[in-house]
Amino acid sequence: MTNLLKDRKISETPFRKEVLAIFTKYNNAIPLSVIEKELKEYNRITLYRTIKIFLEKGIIHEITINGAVSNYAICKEECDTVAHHHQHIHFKCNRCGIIFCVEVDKFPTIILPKYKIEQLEIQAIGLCENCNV
Amino acid sequence: MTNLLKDRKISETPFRKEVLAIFTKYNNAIPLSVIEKELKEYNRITLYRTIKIFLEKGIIHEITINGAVSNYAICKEECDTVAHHHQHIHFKCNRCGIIFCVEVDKFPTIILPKYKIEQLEIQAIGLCENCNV
DNA sequence: ATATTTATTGCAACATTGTTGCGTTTATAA
DNA sequence: TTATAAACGCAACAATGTTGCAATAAATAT
Repeated sequence: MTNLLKDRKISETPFRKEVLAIFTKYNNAIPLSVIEKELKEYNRITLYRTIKIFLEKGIIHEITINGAVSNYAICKEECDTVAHHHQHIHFKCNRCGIIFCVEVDKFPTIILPKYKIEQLEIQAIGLCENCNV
Repeated sequence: MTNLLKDRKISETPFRKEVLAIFTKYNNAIPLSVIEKELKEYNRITLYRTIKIFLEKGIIHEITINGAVSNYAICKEECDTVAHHHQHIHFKCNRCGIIFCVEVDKFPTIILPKYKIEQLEIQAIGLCENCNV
């Protein structure tokens, strides 16, 4: 793992390193409540600010499905300060509730005459690998 | 316009009729703040409860893009108490900020081996008809 | 049409989620 | 090692959403 914090030119603090470690530990998107439980020393405000700067710097991305609580996941693609460039879909399992970022062979293209599409976000809801038995 | 309230077997009250009229007046999705301004007599709690029951009964659907404030729009397709069945995409304009439900010729299909997809929600962000000049 | 039942409304109070100013502490760069 | 800039954490606030309950209005049965 390269140093995401130094790469994005933000200070490397123990708190940020710990949050980052929690993200890398999980293979799926997680809500703030999970981070809270994993943190040794939890501070609500610092966590909000950490999430905010991670989003701005393209370290993580936010996933909100059906207005439920937001989940966050590490950006595996080359995201930066300017924009996110994801080519995966967000999958929410109806049974276990976990949200996954899933790579897809051919990411669909949508053409809307007269509109200009700059970004596409695809959310699928159903049963994940583990629950689809 | 058929009587959505009686169809879904919920009481027809002045408040609900007014909220419904506001939804039909707009051709795009709207946030609570817009409904608030349009209502003659606004009550926060009643509005929350109205939105909640409209969602449950498949009268409206919720759209949340990038974790921003939720918008709501009338369900034009045959949605019911059990599930929503939309075949349109949700488009958010980066310039005017309006969220539209846009019909699309061929709604994409996504195949994820091992996963079972029950619902697909597609969100596009860019420039709408009016702003794409 | 009216009485009875059932659902909705709106208030107060509370719960959750997110933000801001500011003094203190820590990380980075000179 | 010191100076500078950034992050932290507290208090206080702001916004958003929920619940119990009594009053009221709508739907149903008479």
